[in-house]
Amino acid sequence: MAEKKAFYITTTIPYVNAPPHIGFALEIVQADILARYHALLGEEVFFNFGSDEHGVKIYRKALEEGKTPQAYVDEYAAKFDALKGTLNLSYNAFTRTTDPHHKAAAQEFWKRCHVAGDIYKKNYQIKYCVGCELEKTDSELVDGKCPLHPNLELEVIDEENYFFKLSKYKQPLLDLYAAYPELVVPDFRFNEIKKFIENGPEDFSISRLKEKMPWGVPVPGDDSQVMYVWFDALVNYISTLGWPEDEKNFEKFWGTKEKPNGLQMAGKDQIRQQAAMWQAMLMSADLPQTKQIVIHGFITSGGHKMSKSLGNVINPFAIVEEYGADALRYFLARHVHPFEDSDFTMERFKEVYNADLANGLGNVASRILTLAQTHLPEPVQVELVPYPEEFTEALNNFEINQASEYVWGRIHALDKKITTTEPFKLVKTDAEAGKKLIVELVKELAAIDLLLEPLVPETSKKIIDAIVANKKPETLFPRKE
RNA sequence: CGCGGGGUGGAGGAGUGGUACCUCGUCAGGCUCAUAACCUGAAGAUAGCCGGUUCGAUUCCGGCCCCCGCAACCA
Repeated sequence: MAEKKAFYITTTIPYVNAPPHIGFALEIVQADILARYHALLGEEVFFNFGSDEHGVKIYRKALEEGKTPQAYVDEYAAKFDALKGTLNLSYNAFTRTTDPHHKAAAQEFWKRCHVAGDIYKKNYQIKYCVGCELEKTDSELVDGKCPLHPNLELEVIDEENYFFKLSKYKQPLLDLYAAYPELVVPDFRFNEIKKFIENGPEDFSISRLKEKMPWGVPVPGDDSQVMYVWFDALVNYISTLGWPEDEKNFEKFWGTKEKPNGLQMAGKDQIRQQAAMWQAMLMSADLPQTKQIVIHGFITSGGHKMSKSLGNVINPFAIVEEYGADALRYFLARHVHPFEDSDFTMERFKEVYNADLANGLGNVASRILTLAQTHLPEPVQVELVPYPEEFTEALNNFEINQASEYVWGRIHALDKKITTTEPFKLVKTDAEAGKKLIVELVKELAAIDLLLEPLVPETSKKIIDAIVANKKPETLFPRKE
């Protein structure tokens, strides 16, 4: 028997200094839909999620709240892992960067980059605004001062840090981009990173002085430094597979140099880290590249980026509480563009919920199963039908909205079929023909249900259970006024 | 000339080198199996503006105007 095809997918791992918001939900739901889809195709799926738990911001926040950093990240990691239940996710690994195995993997990764000659120490100057208690880059400054505290002089702090030779990888990265024209999806994001690299990337700092900021993975061979959070966090994509010890699992899912197999989902603010830094790091450590990086857009609310100060932050937990996980999953799948920014308002959400879920899917299931329960003596034998090309093609291109649109097109067609063929009349005049027609309708509902499974797994299960029991289900999506 | 995204009927959104699609809303019919639901039809868009390529542009190219990200929280 041929071995199952291995499918690896990972999201970026969220930084745990704030509760999960709708943006995380988007990325993880997209990933979950793809993971479930590939599992249904019969592939062996490894789906990674996790939490990024080191760094100065977390360190300070923990101290502010009077907690140890570990207690602080434990609390937040649990909140993110709770998304699994809330959104009905199928990930099989939750990688915490404070996990001992992950830390050891990050250190091994560091050593390999070091052996490759890509890590060096140099003096690093940072400008520090005491008013903000933050480092400031030149691009943030206005007239050489912090725009928020123009009356304060910036402090210049000299620190010796380790650097990664990203500059060395300019040509190798450009070669990589040329060799793998589908490395980054969509194209316009790929162009963005190509241009960035063509302009000559600079080496970046990958460590911090421990004395100043102890909350990080210790740098191998130097007690005075800890890794900069980015370096350690990126390694999670492979530490989750048991790298470096479990070579077999690693190769199976992350692939080989000849045939990379890792699929990464990331937001548009992550292009540099994922498509440049991480790829260069993999080259340096002599490991296979990522096969593909899918960059999604942001969710805006009322036309603006969500922010606490604007008060337009959408809380995914509250939505699930009121409408259920599938309702949110559906919205994110169908009404959020897979690559571009999309707007999310509660008004819009409710409108879509009523139109597509209550009046659409929920109602049509109700219509058909009522007919079946009333007129058919026994459950319809449903058969598995292969996924139609229109659906698979969309999902293979990560166009989850198109795939969903296709499914809802079938739902509308089914409503139409009931109205035009009038089975409810036919059973009265010709019982046999009427029953035959109802069986047909149930079969089409079952076929649609199969397509619904990756998108709205809970609803899909309710419908198939109802078909098997030949019983009208409880109201799937009650109308909301 | 810092980088990138966008401007599609009243509203919100897809899509595309060749009759412009969907949802909501409006108007008029139909149906009764269904979650005051569903089906049909109608009104409503000179596709931001101006040029170019083309037999043909909403779609490709150039210019202009406007909106939104690119500091923090943060995908």
